[in-house]
Amino acid sequence: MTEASMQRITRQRQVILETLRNVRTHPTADELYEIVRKKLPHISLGTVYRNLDTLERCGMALRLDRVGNQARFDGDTSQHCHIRCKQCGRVDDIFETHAEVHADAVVRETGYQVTGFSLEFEGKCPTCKEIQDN
Amino acid sequence: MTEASMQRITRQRQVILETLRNVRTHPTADELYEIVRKKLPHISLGTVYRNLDTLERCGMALRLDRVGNQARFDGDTSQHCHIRCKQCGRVDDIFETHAEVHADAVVRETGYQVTGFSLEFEGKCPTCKEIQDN
DNA sequence: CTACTAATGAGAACGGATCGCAAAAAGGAG
DNA sequence: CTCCTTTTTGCGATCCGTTCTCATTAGTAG
Repeated sequence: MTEASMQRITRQRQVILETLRNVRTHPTADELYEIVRKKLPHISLGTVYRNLDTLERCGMALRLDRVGNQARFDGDTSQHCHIRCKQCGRVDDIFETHAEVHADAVVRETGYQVTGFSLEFEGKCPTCKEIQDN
Repeated sequence: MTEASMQRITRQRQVILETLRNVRTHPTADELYEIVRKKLPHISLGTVYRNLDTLERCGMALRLDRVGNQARFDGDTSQHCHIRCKQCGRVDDIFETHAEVHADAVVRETGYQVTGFSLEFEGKCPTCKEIQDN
């Protein structure tokens, strides 16, 4: 399902997608809800969740599954990976390729039909690093 | 904290660790609870959760955080990665190295202090593949 | 316009995980 | 062994992110 083939383009859906695309913080559903509420004060959290699901199924958003205990979302569906701060939960993008992955060899080892992989780095973000150093 | 330095070695803790080590399915907390209950019928789910936390903090078990919507646990703490079936949630081990990751380059790009990474493959397991083919 | 269907808002419900607390167990000292 | 201290357990309550229900509203085709 693509943007054009989505059944209805409601104001809520539009604002949610725009907001997600204009933010670089990989927000959780409720963080996004707080931002969207500034434009649509009467929107409900359930609508945000539903639209994030829809957008994900349409390939227009990514769910960063269980980065911590809450799902985070990414409006940038281009190929890139993430680094997460173990201390504050912040998630940043990594666009350069710092790994070569050989999926074909995984097929041979496991017998799975391999459809993809995710590479996620973890560490301490610049901010948390500085706080601890002082 | 290591096995020896753990404050108390209770029967519950012992059985939980043994069970986790003897199983190759990367069980969820409640799956492990069901297995452990066969030996200790009066154990509570809370105790399983608490001990999994303790074992993780001692470096004797791993919490597979991003695998589906429920945490799974692995008693094998040696370096390896996982492949998850998108259809049934099954998780298998991958011991061969099928990727070269350059963490130092990530440090330069992000400014993070990188402490690790996780590489997870996803696809369709042999069983689900066969079911769908028939 | 009308008719039909999808989407929304509000709140209830669900489920995994955690917490509080009294009772039990583990371990040390004597 | 007993006594004492500290940790752990079992149980139930609670938390909180997410999903569901359902009456109402909005989008779209004709």
